[in-house]
Amino acid sequence: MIGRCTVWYNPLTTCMPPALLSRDDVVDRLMTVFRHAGYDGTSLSELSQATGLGKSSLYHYFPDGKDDMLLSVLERLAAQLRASLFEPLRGPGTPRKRIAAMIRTLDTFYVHGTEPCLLAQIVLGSTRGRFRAPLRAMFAEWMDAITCVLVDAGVSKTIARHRAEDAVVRIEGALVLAGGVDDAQVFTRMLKQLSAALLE
Amino acid sequence: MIGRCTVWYNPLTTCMPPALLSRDDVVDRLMTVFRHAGYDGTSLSELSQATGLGKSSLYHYFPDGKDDMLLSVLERLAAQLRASLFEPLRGPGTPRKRIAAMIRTLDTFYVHGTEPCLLAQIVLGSTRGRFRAPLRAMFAEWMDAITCVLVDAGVSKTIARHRAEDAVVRIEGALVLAGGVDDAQVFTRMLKQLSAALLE
DNA sequence: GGCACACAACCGAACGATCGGTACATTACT
DNA sequence: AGTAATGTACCGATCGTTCGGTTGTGTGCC
Repeated sequence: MIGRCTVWYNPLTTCMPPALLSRDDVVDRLMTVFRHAGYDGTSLSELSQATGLGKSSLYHYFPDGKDDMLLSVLERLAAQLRASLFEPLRGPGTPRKRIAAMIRTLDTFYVHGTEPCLLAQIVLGSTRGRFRAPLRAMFAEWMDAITCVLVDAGVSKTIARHRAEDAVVRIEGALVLAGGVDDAQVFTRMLKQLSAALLE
Repeated sequence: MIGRCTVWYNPLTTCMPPALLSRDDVVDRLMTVFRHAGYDGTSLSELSQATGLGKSSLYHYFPDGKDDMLLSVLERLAAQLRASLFEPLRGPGTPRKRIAAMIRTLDTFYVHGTEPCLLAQIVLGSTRGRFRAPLRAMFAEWMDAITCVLVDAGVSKTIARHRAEDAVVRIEGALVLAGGVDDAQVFTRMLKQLSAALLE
């Protein structure tokens, strides 16, 4: 457990009532900061404030510093996506229902298009090279899962792969444009037509 | 004119043969840096090196500092897009040819999907709020131009607007995904089917 | 033409602040 | 007692910014 359960816990930096933070909780908080500001726009002070942990504590759990923190965040994101998005896409249920589930998950994950995508955040930014591998893996796994559900729906593998790519393209693009014109409905509109676009 | 035409011009920092740099040239160089690293990932030292101007000289032309520089870059980008993308979309020629021209322009502008989009770069990043207005305007103008050409092609205004939004979504998304999986063909594939998707 | 002056263009050096990161002693828990 | 967790104090580097000054060019006056 990270964080001591005492009333005077970290009185200077914490912005929350005393609580026990699991490592995953800490990584989640790091994730929200990175998600909004990217790697370059995030400072250790902000990460310290967001987690309620001092800098030395952060370095205790992430010995390799900021890179280590973002890498842990990406690992956790991969696990989250796998559990809530990729596996349900392959899992039981009719293809139509599985796709509907993905769309619901995306809607909550990106809070109806108001929250940015961490993946896109890292793809851009000056550190892309250092995190290329996990990014690539996540995008690939995502497209593979969509391909799978489309094949189950009777779509040929080639076309399925093509449509999966187009789906991810639209999701990422809609998030960018929604942020650019300050209109989250760009995202929700896209989600609404996504199922039809995939299954034709 | 910026830059004196002498052999010993800026011998320490310049990375180019002596030349006269117009203000637009300087802004162009700033643009390429911002485009690749975003606002947060770009330092004044890099901007200084990229332009061949000392840091203090940059403040001579952009008195309000880094924000001023990015704002000038966005203004220039708006002018460039207007001249090479938006106006041709409205201008003479059949709708089909105008769309083909846009696709060619996009292909060169993003160098077949290998170069990132400055707009997306600013939409993400911690400074989005400060540059919201010009971003919004550029995206809106872009979608308006596409809407215009589709209306000229006989598409109803409502559907045209919808398809224009979808086109920008795909372009931005394809750039993100192309960077994410390190495969520029994601972008070129999308470009290839864009004309058909717009005109159906 | 020669000269003084204003001003744009540009520079090196330095500013205070903050960056990411470290050393080490202390505290808390087992 | 021993180890994990944390706070304090610091490091050198770099951040964005400002300062003071130099160089070159054009302008008006004699």
